[in-house]
Formats: sequence, C-alpha cells, structure tokens
Amino acid sequence: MENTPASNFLQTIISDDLASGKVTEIVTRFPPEPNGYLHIGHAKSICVNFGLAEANGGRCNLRFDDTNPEKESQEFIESIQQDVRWLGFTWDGEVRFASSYFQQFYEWAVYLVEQGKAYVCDLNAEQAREYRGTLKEPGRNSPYRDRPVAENLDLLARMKAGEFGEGERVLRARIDMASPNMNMRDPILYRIRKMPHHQTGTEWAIYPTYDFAHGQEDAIEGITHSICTLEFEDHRPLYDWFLDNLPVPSRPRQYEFGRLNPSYTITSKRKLKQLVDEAVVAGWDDPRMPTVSGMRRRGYTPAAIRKFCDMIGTTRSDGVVDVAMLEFAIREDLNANAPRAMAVLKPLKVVLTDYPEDKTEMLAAPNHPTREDLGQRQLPFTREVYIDAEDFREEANKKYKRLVLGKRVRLRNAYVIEADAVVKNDAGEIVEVHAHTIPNTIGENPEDGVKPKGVIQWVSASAGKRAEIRLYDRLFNHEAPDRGDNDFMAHINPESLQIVNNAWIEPSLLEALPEQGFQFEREGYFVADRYDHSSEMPVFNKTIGLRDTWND
RNA sequence: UGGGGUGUCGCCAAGCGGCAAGGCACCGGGUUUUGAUCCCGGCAUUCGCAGGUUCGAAUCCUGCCACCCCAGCCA
Repeated sequence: MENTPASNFLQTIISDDLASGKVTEIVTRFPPEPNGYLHIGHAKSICVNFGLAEANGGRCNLRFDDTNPEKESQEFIESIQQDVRWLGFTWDGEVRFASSYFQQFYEWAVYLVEQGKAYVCDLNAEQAREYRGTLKEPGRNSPYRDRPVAENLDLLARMKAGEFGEGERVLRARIDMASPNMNMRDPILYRIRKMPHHQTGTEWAIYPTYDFAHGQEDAIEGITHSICTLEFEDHRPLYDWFLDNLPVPSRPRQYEFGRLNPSYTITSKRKLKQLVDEAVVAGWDDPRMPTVSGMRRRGYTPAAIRKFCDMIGTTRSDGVVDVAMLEFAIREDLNANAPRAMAVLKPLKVVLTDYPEDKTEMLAAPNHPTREDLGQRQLPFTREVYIDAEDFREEANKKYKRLVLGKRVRLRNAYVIEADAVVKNDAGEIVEVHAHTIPNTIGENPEDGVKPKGVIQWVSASAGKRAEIRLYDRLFNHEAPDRGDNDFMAHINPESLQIVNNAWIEPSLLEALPEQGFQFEREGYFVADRYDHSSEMPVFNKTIGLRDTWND
C-alpha cells in the first residue's frame, strides 16, 4: 500500500496505450519557458512528467520552450536545470531547445503556405483583434486571407530576411474564422521580433508562436504523451491540426491535468515577480517564496516535495490544496531523517548553584530518538545554562509542563533540576533563575520519586554559541490571497519573517553544513542557510514548526 | 444553447451498475527524557440539484445549477 505507484487517469491511459501496442515506450517532457523561476506548480508538473516516465520504464526530456526571446534569458535556463536536478530527476540525453528546431519549423511553415493552409496577414494587432470576433460572435476573414501562394511565399521569405518591422506582418494558418474555438480562428504561426535570441543570436527575425511550435517539438522528439495543464485544453484541436497537416515524424497526443493551487500562496509568475520587484521578499529564492529555490532555501527537501505531489494526486479537477498537506509531507520527511539538536531562541540564564563553576560534563545524546544509525553527539553541561524564557514561570497551573519556581523539570538529555529563586531587574523582569540539580538523574528518575513535570531544551551558557535564527511563517494570511478581486498585496503577513539575533545553540551545530537540516527539539525544523551560514556566524532558517496540539 | 472543462466528508482523492478506499485537517484515548513522533479509536445512510431507467445507481439517461478556462503578434 505504501509503495503503490500513484494511479491516475494519465497512468490509465498510458497502461492502455502500452497494452494495446499503440506505443512501445513512454516518452514525456517537461517544457518550461525560460522566463522565470520554477515554483511549486512546476514541481508538480515535473513530478507528473518525470514520474510517469519513470514508473513506466520510459524517458522524459527537459526542453526549453524558448520561442519568445523577449522574455527569456540564460539565467533562467540555468536555474531551471538546477531545480530539476535538485528535485532528483534526470532528463533523457541532452537538454533540448525549441530554438534548435527553428529551421524545421520554418520549412513546415513554407509547406503549409504551399498547401494553401497558411498566409501572410498584414493586419496590425488591433485590426486582428477586431477581425477575430468575440466569444459569442464569429470573426471575419482577413482581407489578406486569399493571397496567392507565390505572394505568401515571397512575403514569408522577406519576413524571415528581416525586411519588415515588428508587428507589420504575421503568418497565420487558414482554418476557420467562425470557429467557436478562438484558437482555430486563423491562429498566428510566426511573428516578427527583431531581437537577439539567447540561443540563436540574430539568426532569426521571426519567431514561431507556442501553438505552431509545441506539437511539432513533441513530434520531433518522439514524445508519446504530451502532458500539460487544463488551460491548454482549448489548444488541443489546434495542436492536432498542425500534426495532421504537417509531415511530422511521430504523432504525440496531448493530455491535460488540473493545476496545483496551494492555499495561502500564489503561483502567478507575474505576481511572484511583483513580490521580488517591490522587495516584499529578498529575492526569487527567499525562503517564503513558493519557488523551488525558495523552498530549497527554506529547508524543504526534494523527497518531501515529491511526496506532497503524490499525496495530492493528478486529476482533471481544479481545486485548492490545503498547504497543511505540504507541511505534513515536510514534517514527515524531516521527522524521519533530521538529526535532533538543541537551540534556545529566547535565552534565560539558569544558574545551577550546586554545580561547580569549573566543572564541565560531556553528556552523550542520541541524534535521533529512533534512528541509532544517526549516532550521537556530546553535550557540554555546565553550571550556567540557557533555557527558553517561555519555559519558565514563577507559577503556573498543572497543564504547564515546564519549569516552575519550586518545581522540577528535566533538562533534555541531562539532569532534572529544581528552581529555587528568580533574579529580576529594576523593571521587574526575570533575568535569571537559580536552581539546583537533582543528583543521579542522568538517564534516571529522581530517587525520591518526585518526577519532573516535563522536559525542556537547554544550552550551556559557556560552551554554547550565538546564532542568528530566521523565523519564517506563511507569506500570506489569507487562504486565497489572489482569488477573485482580492488584492494579494493587502494580504501579506507582516510577521512572515522575524529575525532572532541572539539565539544560543549547542556547540555541535557549529559543524553544520549549509543546507543541512535539523530538528531543534521542541521548536521545529531548521536548516543552515544555503548562503549565509558558516561556523563563524551560524545562520539557521526555520523550515516548519513542530505540530502543536497543545491546548490552553 | 459561443466553445471547452469540473462537480464524492472542511481540503485532496479512490470508485466506472451491486450497495461510499485512503490521505490531510479535526476530535477522543494510550505510550513517551521533544506538549513531537508512534499507537488505538471517531469522523459522508451519502456522492452539485431534480427527475427517470433498473431488483439495485456516486456509477446509465434527461433536465437544471454552480464553479473554472478561452477574444496575447505570452506560454
């Protein structure tokens, strides 16, 4: 049951195609446009495409759908590859580029013109919109629709040669201006763009549109199942039209699934960019961003993200997935694999008055409660230790399971102590607690039978080290920040980041490597920052808190 | 009657004519040197609504309703 491969409508189609002999091998592809960073929605698409190929002994290509130089760049090409690899997937062969098929696309465009199935149209953008009609009214034929083939050929060649300016002419398919499907109303195949392309330089003055490129890219690569999201469903008839009217080498089929919409987050590239541009976050890889690089810096793991994608399934229905599911997947993975350590976020000094000033005991502590293979580390125990200010009260009701004046508590992996007195400053704030240890309580309960009320984390004041801890929380405090006419900028959680400069960490944490994750006991999961962490200046990001069912 | 989709527990999601899986969340209880984990138990007489077919329907038919996508020379 645990390892049952995700069964969904796509897997059913694939199984049927394999069984019927329609295909002998499954070939999918992940086709991002290099115009931004990958986000959680792309992660799902990656899991679906690579996952299906993997589960069926097939292959999956990574192909950049780089048909619009205006918005694309090499920076994105690199970050996307890095993200896919980080998620744990390996694409088949070399990375592919739609741009490497440009010559073939052009020849096919000429072919369509020769067949009388495409024509050069001189309407400008505004006129074209008028001629296109509306959702409820049919469009009208372009006055250039019946241009002679020879003239079309000549004009197309000159478009390619750069003789015309941007927007002056386009190449369109001759299909049906009265189609109820807007995509079939003589769609544009080529537009003029006098701009260098990141892969082809200044070789081309015209660039194919998504519609005229995607299916052919799939056909060239021998893609069997071209999987995309629901909004492309209306494009499928056009996708098929090109494949039916062109001498393509193979016949891919397009299938669509529902986009992922996690609650409390946005996945619109435009809006994410706005967050970056307006400095609401520190960048595309800010730990609060739903980008793959942001989640990575936050401490989410590839395994957790993949588990989450398995959990939510792949269907054709649209919905909002509770981020609690993502958080569950993160906690599940980290709980099983992250070494434990202790850190105190809000230090309150506890002086163990019975403990010698010059004494240091090294106490062995397991790195994980159930996984012995994770080993153990040494915790220096000294007369002065820090505990979290939240873990001490002068008085409290019986539900409070921490240190209370006159009562006992267990210092995790160390002694049981009993609080004797508090030291306050002029403002009446508690600045220090005096306590004493209960003898022989390492790994044992007190001999007098008076058990501690609870267990709290601590760090030696003299042997511990200072650290910066960045506490991250949800970026939005609204379940659907950009639904309907919500202004997502108005739903930003003002407390999505709180920086703790004077946290105290156990010395073993100085050995943490960037991107290494830990559970700081009783606090949550934290990761050493990918860029800012060092043993000289430790910086940890809060990945996610522990599940908290504490009432009252 | 513009076209294309989707509607099963608060959320995700199985099911495809034989009498509602599972996960998340939530609520109880147990274990526990993490108020974590783990363990046990609870959680849709009902499948958008209304009719119909059938011995029998979430699954078939008909009609409604709701929501999503499409009028970029974006993808």
